[in-house]
Amino acid sequence: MSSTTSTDPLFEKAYESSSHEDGIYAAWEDSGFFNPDICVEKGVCEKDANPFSMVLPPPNVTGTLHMGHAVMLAVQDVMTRYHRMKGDKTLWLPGTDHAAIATQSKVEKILFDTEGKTRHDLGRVEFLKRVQAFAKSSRDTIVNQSKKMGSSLDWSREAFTLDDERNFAVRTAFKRMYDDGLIYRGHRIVNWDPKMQCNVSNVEIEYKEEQASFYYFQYGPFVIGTARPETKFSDKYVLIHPDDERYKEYSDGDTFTCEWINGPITATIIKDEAVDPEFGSGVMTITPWHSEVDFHLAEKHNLNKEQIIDLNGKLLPVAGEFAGMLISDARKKIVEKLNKKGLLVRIDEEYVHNKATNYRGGGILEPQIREQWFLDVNKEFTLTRSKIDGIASGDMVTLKHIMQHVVRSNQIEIIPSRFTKAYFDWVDNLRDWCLSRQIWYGHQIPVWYKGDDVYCGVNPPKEDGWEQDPDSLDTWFSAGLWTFSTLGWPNEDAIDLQTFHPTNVLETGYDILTFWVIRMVLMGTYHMGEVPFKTVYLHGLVRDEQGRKMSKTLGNVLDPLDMTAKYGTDATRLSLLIGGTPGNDMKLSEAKVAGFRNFTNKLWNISRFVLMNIESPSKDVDIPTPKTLADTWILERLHDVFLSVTKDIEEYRFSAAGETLRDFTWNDLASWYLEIAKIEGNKSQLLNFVLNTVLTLWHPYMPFVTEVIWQKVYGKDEMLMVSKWPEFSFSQKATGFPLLQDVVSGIRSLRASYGISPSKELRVVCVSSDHNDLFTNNTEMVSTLSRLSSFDVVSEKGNVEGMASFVTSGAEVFVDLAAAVDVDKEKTRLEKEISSVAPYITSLEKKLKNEGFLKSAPDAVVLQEQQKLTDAKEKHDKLQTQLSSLM
RNA sequence: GCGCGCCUAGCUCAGUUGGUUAGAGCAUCUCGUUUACACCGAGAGGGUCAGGGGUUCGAAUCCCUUGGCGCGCACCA
Repeated sequence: MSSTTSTDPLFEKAYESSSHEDGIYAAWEDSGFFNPDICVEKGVCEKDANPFSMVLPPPNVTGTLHMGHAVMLAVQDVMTRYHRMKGDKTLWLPGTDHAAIATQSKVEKILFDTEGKTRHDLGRVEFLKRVQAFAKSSRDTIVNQSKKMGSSLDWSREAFTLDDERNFAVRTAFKRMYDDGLIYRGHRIVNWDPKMQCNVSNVEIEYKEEQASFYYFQYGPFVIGTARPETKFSDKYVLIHPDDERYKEYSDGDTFTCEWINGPITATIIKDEAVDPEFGSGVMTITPWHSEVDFHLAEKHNLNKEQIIDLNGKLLPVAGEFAGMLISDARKKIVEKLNKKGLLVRIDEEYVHNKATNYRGGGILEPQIREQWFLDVNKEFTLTRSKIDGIASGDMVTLKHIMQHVVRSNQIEIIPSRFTKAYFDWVDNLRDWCLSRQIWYGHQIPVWYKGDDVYCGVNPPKEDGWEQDPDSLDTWFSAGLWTFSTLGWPNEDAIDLQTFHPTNVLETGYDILTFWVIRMVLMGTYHMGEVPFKTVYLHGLVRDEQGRKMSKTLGNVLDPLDMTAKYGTDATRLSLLIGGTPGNDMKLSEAKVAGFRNFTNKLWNISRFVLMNIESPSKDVDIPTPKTLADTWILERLHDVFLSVTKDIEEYRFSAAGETLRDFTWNDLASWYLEIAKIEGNKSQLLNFVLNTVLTLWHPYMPFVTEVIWQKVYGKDEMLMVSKWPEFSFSQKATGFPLLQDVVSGIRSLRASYGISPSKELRVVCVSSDHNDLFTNNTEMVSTLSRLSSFDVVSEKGNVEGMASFVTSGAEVFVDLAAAVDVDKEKTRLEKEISSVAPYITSLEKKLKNEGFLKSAPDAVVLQEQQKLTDAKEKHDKLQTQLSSLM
């Protein structure tokens, strides 16, 4: 446990995340600085500062947060905190999504499991109350979890896709699109879920592979193949490819009569190229009411359409004796009957096909023709007001065209760029969007009927006698408005809307590109006349150690809250931010989180040590003038790190920025510089400056531990979260420092390979002609770090007999291992060194003799290679000399 | 069927427009003087960059190809 001595400025020897995090988050919240207005008011950012805005992809109110949410929160919080510290007017806007079907089906399940009731038992009003209560409690959980992750979201602007403001936005949006003639009502084939009693859009289908029987039946002169005999009752069209030689005797339009399931039937032959002669028997019958492809074929050839299956998945009277049966029950019996009639030719049991299911709830989807509301994406209309480059106000456009245009013209950039292709694949093939859903939970369609009259309006018609359409809207309709419905729209004058729209970045998982991102582009460009965001950053999915999706049934779920409780939020965030690249899935293990917990503690202890060596810490300390080579070196490194971290964050390379920082913090700062500081002493100002800068750079990644340290040092009134991102310049170079590092490492390595105790002090002779001053000036540093009794710097090697040696660029180092030196071992060691340098020299020489290289390579590269060769040769010669002296 | 991605150290992954003898973390092995830290320190071993071909002075990186894995879309009578 922690020790508490008065000399420890931070009291605890090990950082204990759980005792700090809640208090720190509360302090952030109380400060109000998550809200950009307060930042302006309190002078944290300028009134006319650049805005930086981002909406949080609203989690569904169906449950709790998982690792996918955690990675999203971590990445977005890094951006938000970085921009806030940079002085931008920064808004990260939270909210939740009512997730219509998902939430309703979840509550229906709970209702049925606990009370054995259906929603119809409760009725619409009572049922919706239950859903709302569920959504409310789910929302509370989500908010608390988001806070636990340290998310600096502006809770004062929190929105819900189904609250009053968003409902008003939805009605307004629907009305505008209706008036533009883009929303229409019509009979189309939809994906009907008999279980949910609702249709779903194409993107909501989840295909599941299934092995099933594929039946071949005699159908007049033909053999037809089908996996679905139960739909075949009224099939009376036979389709054949026009070029199929096997059936060339038949012509388009020919009819014949044959025996079928419930007696004789008259069928018509249709020739169409849609038929694949290779599949099955090359002959097919069609069922326009229950197949999208068949529906379009029927439309094309103007064929009759007849419903066979009702909305509950039961057969209709057309099925005769099978009427009223469920599909699953009827199928076998129908096959049996056809078999008895001698019409069953054979059954292929190995048939594998994709079964369409509802990805929310898993019901098996049955295509049905229904009257629904659609959004026409191919219809031309006049875009009244446009701020989009390349599309002027008043231009005739289609929604699809705008969606293609804004990405093609780079007004929206997708990161990683390969997803641009997925975007176009989807947009180019976009079909009309079915907007209506036959569920209760959601935005009710703002359309009213009276007799044959239809009224669409933001508000109900004033007169009596109108009845509202009972259907609700696809949840993605309201989600599509999210970037602007959360900023005050449809009030065009809303200050938030004018300040923060378009948003800068939309950060989300790549799996949501087609569902949501595309809908926001559609809605944003149409309603706002501008892109909803300038950049789309897509992160990968979080998987388990074996690369499997995390799921409750597999029991491989890592709960972010378990991780934060055990290892701290900072460690959890780091494990999600470092070690992956955008758009690629990452495997997460508990060991990885634990590793970053260790780093969190390292930073904590670095700070503890540094603070013991600062006289009176100041948060505003200026960059000091370096007094030693090491000082120059650490400032040079710090400056490089600051530049590259800043650039990496700006360019969305979050992992790279984190790795650079970790490498600097652990290796350069802790392992080298702090050890030197112990020797050189008297570095108050420099250590103060380095500590401040390091804590600041780390803050977006590890907000808690950095803030805890900051406030312990500078008081509760100071807040790192709103301190300024570093801005300093440093142009000095610590040229010789890496050479000193090489010498120290070389001595340590020799010591280890000879098994000499670290406590044994050694005598070293350093032969250098060019770097005498460097070594002389740093004798104490080298001696202490390598544990030497003497470090003699000479330009000519004297008597070094019996000493082990190594070569580094610029110096030959001889280490007196006293009696420990084993001549044979030393020879072997040097020979091994030589044998690794020799082929290197050969390859460099070959390269430098190659005329093609000399002619084509840039001068800088050639010079670089020449230098390498010179160095390698020098090293080789010295090693050779050392070796021969042992002979 | 079309498209996309991946294959780099035992494991998890970096490697930006081609230009150090290909890197990191974890794991492994050896040794632990030094009170910031054993959630630590020092050192070490470990890779034909999936296979084959090509372009180039030069390829982990670009092109073609084969194989394995994953994903998306389409088909699914």
